[in-house]
Parts: sequence; structure tokens; C-alpha cells
Amino acid sequence: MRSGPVRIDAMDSSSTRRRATRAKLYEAAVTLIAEQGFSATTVDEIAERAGVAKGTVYYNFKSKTELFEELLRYGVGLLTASLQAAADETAERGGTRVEALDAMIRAGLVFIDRYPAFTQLYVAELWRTNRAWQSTLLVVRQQAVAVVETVLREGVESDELSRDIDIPLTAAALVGMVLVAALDWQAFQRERSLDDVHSALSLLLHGRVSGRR
Amino acid sequence: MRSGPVRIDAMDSSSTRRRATRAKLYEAAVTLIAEQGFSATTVDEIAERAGVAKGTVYYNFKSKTELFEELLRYGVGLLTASLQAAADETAERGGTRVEALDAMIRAGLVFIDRYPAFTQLYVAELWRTNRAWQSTLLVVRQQAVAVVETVLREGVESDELSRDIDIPLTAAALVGMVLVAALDWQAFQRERSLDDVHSALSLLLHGRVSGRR
DNA sequence: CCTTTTAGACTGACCAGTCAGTGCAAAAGC
DNA sequence: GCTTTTGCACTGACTGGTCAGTCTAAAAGG
Repeated sequence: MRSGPVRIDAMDSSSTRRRATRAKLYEAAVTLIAEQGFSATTVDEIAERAGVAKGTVYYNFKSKTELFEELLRYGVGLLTASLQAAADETAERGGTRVEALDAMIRAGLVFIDRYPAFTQLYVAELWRTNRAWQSTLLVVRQQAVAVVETVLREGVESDELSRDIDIPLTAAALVGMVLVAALDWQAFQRERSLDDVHSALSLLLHGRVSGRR
Repeated sequence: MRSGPVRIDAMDSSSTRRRATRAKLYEAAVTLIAEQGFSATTVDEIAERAGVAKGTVYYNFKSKTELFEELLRYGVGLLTASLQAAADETAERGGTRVEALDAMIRAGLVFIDRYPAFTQLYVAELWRTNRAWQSTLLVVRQQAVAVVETVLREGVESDELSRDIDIPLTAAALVGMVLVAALDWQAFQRERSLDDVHSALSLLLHGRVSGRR
């Protein structure tokens, strides 16, 4: 009866139990670190919030830093996928590149709305130097920015966007615009709806704030 | 009340010597905290970098947190003054509000170029919750954003800017655009000149990226 | 002479990481 | 069947180090 290879998935070191524990730890770590910062957050707090013993943290991750790095990789992976999906959907619908950018702005806002703690933590760590996870962050940032740069590049090639734009700088500015507007919305202007924020940013993207009439 | 203002100087505790020591401590703290974060930076390190005994830190500030809060107040004061000056100069020259915004973008970039460490540290702390200096930051952020909001409001009233814009959100987005583009420039695109960054942002502001031709 | 700074020893709290041990379910042995 | 073994996942008390903040006596500054 039980002669089959029942234990195989125990071998890839991600049994259901383990995965569930890791998920609880990510969840606990992300909010605590977003609130307090990495150094001010203790492993005891993370364990307590996750409802596991401290030893379990070290059974699942080799250090506090490693837990944090995996968290970063995981979160930015989600964001990148979501931006890419927005761009792809627009392309499939036969939309313009500007529409794609607009869709990506919305996707960014939806992401931040859903994972505000992760976004806080990402922004807070991104421009620090001399930190253990600098190299992880650099890679992970480039993935996300590259998605925007690609759409900008396509837009320029198809003459939909101005030849004058500086792609890397414009991509950074757009990402920053969305990131900061969204965090500000979450932190200081909670009463606004996602649509409010989206249309304010959309107006800016389309140059209808101060553009020639 | 004018009988003897002799002690006022002593009472606001800012003899020349003290001021010089405090300045050395700000300077040391700002770079260390920008690199490592508040919690990961020790008072011993700050004192050593400032070339001062540890006791001196506590003679001048009642705690590490208080040193940091004063640093924040001081830095944002500089930024706000510089944005305001840019807006005022444009107005005196009889420039438009859009020109004023453009001048403020440049002033922001110049500030970040001069005090990159302060900017890093500000961004890293701004959206954290549950920190001792949250309330200080809130006040100080509002001062800076208000300068931008005022110019936007004047622009709308004089019909120079679209009635459709949402002033608080647009102000936040503009500030974010400058902040993130500048930090990205400093961290990942050092080879670009301030003018490159300024014209990329200017193009966005004027809606010449994707605006109607 | 009053203020400010120095050097550095000291304390008490706090915290990352360790390790010997527990619980438990599936397999092996009988 | 039933009991013994195996190994995974987890536990929590403990350790060694670190750091904010204090204290002192004496020197430097003005």
C-alpha cells in the first residue's frame, strides 16, 4: 500500500510544514521590520509574532540577515511579476505603450496597497550603502526597473514617446513618483481612494498638469 | 524687559565652542546613520568619527535619539529654505509657476547633491511607523511639502495649471519623483550630470514624455 | 572661575546565535 | 499487531558579546 515514494517531497527541504512556518516568519518579519527597521527588530520579536520558538527561526534560516534577504527576493519577485503582467496584458489588448505605463502605475499602486509593509521596508533599505544585503538589493532593483525601461524603450522606438527622454533616468523618476506618492497616500492621506491616486499620477504621466494646452 | 539680556546667549546654550562641537557631531552622525541606519550606528562610532569623547555627546545632547531628532529638524530646515528661495526668486523675476516648479526641482537636486547622506536617512525614516521621532518627522515633512503645494495652488488659481490636479497628491508625487530620481542617480548612475537629471525631470513635469504633441 | 571637553572604566539591559533535548509520524524490525 | 528506530521540525534556556548611558577627576578654553 504505502510502498510508493511517499517521502520524496520531504527531501527537497520544503515540506508543507516547513513552508507554512517560513510563511509565518516572512509575514511577521515584514511588518516588524517595516515599522522599526532591520536592526531595531529582534529575532525574539519575529519569533513571538509568528508564534514559533526562536530556535525555529534558526532552523529555517541561517541568520537574521538571510531571513531578510530571502524576504527581499520574494517581495520584489512579486512586484516585478505584477508589473510585467500589466505590461503584457496591455500589449495583448493592442494598447499603446503609454497605456502600458498607465497600467503599470496602477499595478504598482495595487501592489503597494496590498503589501504596504514590504514597500516601506524596501524603500528604507534601497539606498543604504555598506549593508550586508546591498548586492541582493542591487540585483533585485534592476529587475524591477528593467520592466519599466523596456516599455519606455519600445515607446521611443515606435515614436510614441519623445526621442529626447533619458530612459534610465525617466524610469527611475516614474518608479519614484509611484513609490513615494503611494507611501504618502498610505501614511498621510489614508482617506483617498486608489483611483484618486491613480488619476493624479496618470495626469502627471500624460503631461496634463502643465503641458501645453 | 530690556534690563539685562546678558545671559540669553548662555541660556540658549550655544557658545561658539558648543556650536562647533555640535556641528562636528551632526556631520559624523549623518553619514554613519545614512550608511547603516539609526540602530546599527553606535554612539561610540559617532564620537570617534567626530573626533570627540563619548561624554561630549552626552554633554551636548540628552540622548542618541535627541541628537537624531535635532539632525532631522536641522536638515529639513535647510531643504525647505532652499525650495522656498527657488520659488521666491522665480516670482521676483516674474517667472511662471511652472518655471517656479522647475526651479524647485533644480533646488531639490542641488540639495541632494550636496547632502546625499541626509537625504538617504530622511527617506529611510519617513514612512516608518512606531518610531520615537515619528511626530518630529511628520511636522518637518509637512513644512517641505507645503512649499510645493503653495506653488501648485497659485498655479491653479491663475489658470496656469489644470483645475483637475489634486494638489496634495501631485505635490507628493513631484517630491517623490525628485527624491527617488536623485537618490538613484547618486547610488546607481553616478556618471550622469546634475543637468542630465534635471532635464529628464523637467521633461516629465512639462508633459513632453507622452503628452499630446 | 565658569564652561566645556577629555579619557576611559563601569553597569545593566538587551540580543544574536547555540545546543541539548522533546514530540511525532513514518518506516523497519520482529 | 507492536515496539523500536529514524529523522525532521521545533523548543527555549543559556551564553558571550555589545552598547546606551553614567561617572569621575582632571585638563583645556575663554
